[in-house]
Amino acid sequence: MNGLTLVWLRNDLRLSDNPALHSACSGRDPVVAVYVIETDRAQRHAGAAAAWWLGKSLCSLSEQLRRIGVSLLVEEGPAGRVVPETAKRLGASSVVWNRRYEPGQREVDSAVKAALKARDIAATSFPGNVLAEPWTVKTGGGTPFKVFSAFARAVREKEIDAPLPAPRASKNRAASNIEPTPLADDTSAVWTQKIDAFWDIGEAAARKRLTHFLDEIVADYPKGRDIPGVDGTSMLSPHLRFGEISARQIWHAATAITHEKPAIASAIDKFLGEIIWRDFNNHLLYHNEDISTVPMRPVFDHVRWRKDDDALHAWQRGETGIPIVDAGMRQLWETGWMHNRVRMLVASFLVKNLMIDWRVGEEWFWDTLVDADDANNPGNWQWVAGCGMDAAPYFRIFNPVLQGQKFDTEGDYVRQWVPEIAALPERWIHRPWEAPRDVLSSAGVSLGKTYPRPLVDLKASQARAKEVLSGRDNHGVSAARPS
DNA sequence: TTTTGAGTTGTTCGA
DNA sequence: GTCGAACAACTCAAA
Repeated sequence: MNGLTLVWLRNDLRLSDNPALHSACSGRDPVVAVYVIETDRAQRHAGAAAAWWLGKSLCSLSEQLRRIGVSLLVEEGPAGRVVPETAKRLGASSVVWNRRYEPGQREVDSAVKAALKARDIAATSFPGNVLAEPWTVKTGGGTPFKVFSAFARAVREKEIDAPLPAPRASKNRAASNIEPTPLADDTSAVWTQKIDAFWDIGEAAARKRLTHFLDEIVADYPKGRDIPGVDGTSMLSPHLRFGEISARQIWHAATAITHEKPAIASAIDKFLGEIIWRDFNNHLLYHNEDISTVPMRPVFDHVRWRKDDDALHAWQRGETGIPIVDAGMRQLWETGWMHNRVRMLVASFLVKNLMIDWRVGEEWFWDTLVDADDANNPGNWQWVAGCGMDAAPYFRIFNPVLQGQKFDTEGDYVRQWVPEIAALPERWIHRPWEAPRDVLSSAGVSLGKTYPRPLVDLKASQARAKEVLSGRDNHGVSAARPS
């Protein structure tokens, strides 16, 4: 009996620059791919929005794989059991995959490797979707970096692997009698109707977006990326999340443009800095224990976060009465995505103005964002809260009115997502509670009826946060310190 | 070992 | 309107 190579796909739903798939297709054995919907208790399951994306991405991938003679099987269960069983059932002689960096997932992968080897099945892993794997980037002293800028310098000095080509179709690759799992592109659920219209999913769409971004958008990136009412960011995050495109492909495509158009080199460099941030968060994920629940720096141990379900629900629904916060939360709900600057604002508002635990916000984002992943969602929440590595200092508290006026000057973004106040003039669009009565009534706004009054007083809640987060308030360690 | 310069995205206040 | 300082020290990374 001939051997067969099984490719275990995870967050690498693409054909090009897929090291494991490339290796499998370079051999002479037939190739089959498997995606396992992992149900291990210890694993964090994809949130609702991400699960929706995943379903569509798998449909797209299955079709692409079929064209090169590879059947995609979709299984469900604990990977530690399902992968070895599937390999055995198919008579595989070898299983390959691309690495992931979350500590719990690495344990699963090690267990799978051991189980395969115990059955005399070869198991080989390849680099995951990062520019440089976490253990290859170290300080001069051999320790992991803890600040971003030094980490970024080290990554920029490295040679980033060139992307691999997609495997070509080949006659002998298909394994006989192994049909792909039928996948339904189900668009019937009501909640997905809007989000569905918003996205193109899959490898081809990711490549198309990258090209469009590099051709039309990146030149203005340093400024444009901060304006939520403008299409000024790459919007590649969900494609990266599922590996429909690789960080290496982005790196090399962007670097090539730098050579063609030196005038926009610094804009491209700014963008690549964000791609390095993504690597930095994976680096932190690898080196820290469970960053979704454990603060990387224990700076807030003395803080008692507020438990306030009413406030939390208002935040989740986009009914805080702070226009730019509400706009962001509604954009999130309707599209599964939120502009980067607004993410910082809504997160800062939850943690610092409402004094609600960052983990509560992280969970909401996890469930509603199409791009939430194990590294960047918790890493960025910890950054905003101030307990992450190289994080914002406790006194950096965004004022959503000033931020709105600065980055959504004419109020386009607020008007798009909070239509009930769209008729307010520019001057009041970010602070309707201060608008004169006649302005409100002629805009058809009745505070407390058609649009909420602010959930908290910005000035007072900001002062409270400074007090509490600086450790100078009356509860916790500082109060009991002897003189 | 010690020293030194630096550290993603802000706001407010007073001169 | 613009500018620098304060907000808090502390830790990191490299020399």
